[in-house]
Amino acid sequence: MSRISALPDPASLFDLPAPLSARRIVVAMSGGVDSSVVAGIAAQSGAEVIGVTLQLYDHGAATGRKGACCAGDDIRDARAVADRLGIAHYVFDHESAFREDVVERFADDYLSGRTPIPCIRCNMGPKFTDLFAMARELGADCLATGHYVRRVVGPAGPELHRAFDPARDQSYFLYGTTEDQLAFLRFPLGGMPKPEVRRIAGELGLGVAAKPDSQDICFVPDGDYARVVEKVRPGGSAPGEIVHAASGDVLGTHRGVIHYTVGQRRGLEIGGQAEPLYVVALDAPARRVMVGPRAMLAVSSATITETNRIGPLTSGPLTAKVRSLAKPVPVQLDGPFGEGTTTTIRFLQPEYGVAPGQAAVLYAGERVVGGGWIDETAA
RNA sequence: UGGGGCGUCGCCAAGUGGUAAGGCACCGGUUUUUGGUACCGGCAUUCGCAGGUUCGAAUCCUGCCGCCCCAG
Repeated sequence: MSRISALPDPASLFDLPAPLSARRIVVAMSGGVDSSVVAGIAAQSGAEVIGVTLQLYDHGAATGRKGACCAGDDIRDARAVADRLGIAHYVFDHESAFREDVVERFADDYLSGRTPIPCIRCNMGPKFTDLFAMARELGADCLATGHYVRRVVGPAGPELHRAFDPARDQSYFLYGTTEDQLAFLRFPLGGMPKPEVRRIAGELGLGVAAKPDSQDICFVPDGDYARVVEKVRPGGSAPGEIVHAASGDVLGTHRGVIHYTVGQRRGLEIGGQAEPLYVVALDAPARRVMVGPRAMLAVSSATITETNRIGPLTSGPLTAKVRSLAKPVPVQLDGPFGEGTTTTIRFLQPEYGVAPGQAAVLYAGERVVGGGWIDETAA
């Protein structure tokens, strides 16, 4: 195997005390390009490397799918990479835990009129909590993953920062990382642009070099998430009325609240309007989808629960991201923050399309200060 | 079966003789490790039907069909 060219010093990438030859690195391998490259870099660092892969869901459903991870072909891909790199590799069956912690919760959230974000649950549970414990048991000095996020050691300890490549930044999905976890975690790709990662994969001769990025929800086979909800909780959703939130007029019939999310415009199939109508609220008990013009989506504050804080709160300005693709917007914090407390964030400018069930992630500049689940919003 | 009104894309709707606006919805694409959003593009050879007038009609005329309102 050839040496990787033009690569930063592995010792700094993994931030471990010298000599690396005395260290043991566990790499979380999903079967994708990113974590494979992490394994490759680790393998050349001189440290002992153990690859660990979680099997999260059913083989059959995942075989042959593009953009999946952690099942079926991906397990084989991870194994092939480990073989090529000459590192140990373990696969742990995590299907039942994943089903309970992530999939069932996902379905229940939709049924209650919320819009879940399973990738964060997965990171908080199987990916970090469970893998974390395994890595400890394996006597590792750190757990390395392929996430695009930076770990920066500051005066008060390790901090979580956005990725160097803003287009790849995954910090939104990792706000739930605890300080204990962060002390042990390493993210060697956080400072690299994606093309560089693929280049390295190619140099290492990894078969996954050109594998498509994972996207969408990994356990939803074809983008039809509602079908998964139906499968997990049969008969849980029923049709109901689409009601105009301002006038109270019944405008039509919907297919079940699980098909809608606050801020959604398409799929309502309500024509004859002067302006687009958006879902402004979901009333699951009454099975009603409330709609209104875009102005009704404006939100001035949100209550967020189960907050996690990473590092100290700063006195400087804070921004919050309320969707993975949203730009962080200026906010003020009103209440305690961290240790699972509930707090309120106030938007300095109205924010649109804030959906209960999504995460609000707080930033101080590039640093992730923490976040929580959006529970309620106020106009 | 007296009077009045209306019938233009799935919905709303402009257009009253010169060769079918626009909005909503829908579809496609772009963006994107959640759902969505946003942006870009597509979307009536045809105007309830049948005749007629005209160089030319969704626009004028006649008949028919359908719907709505008022009604003695």
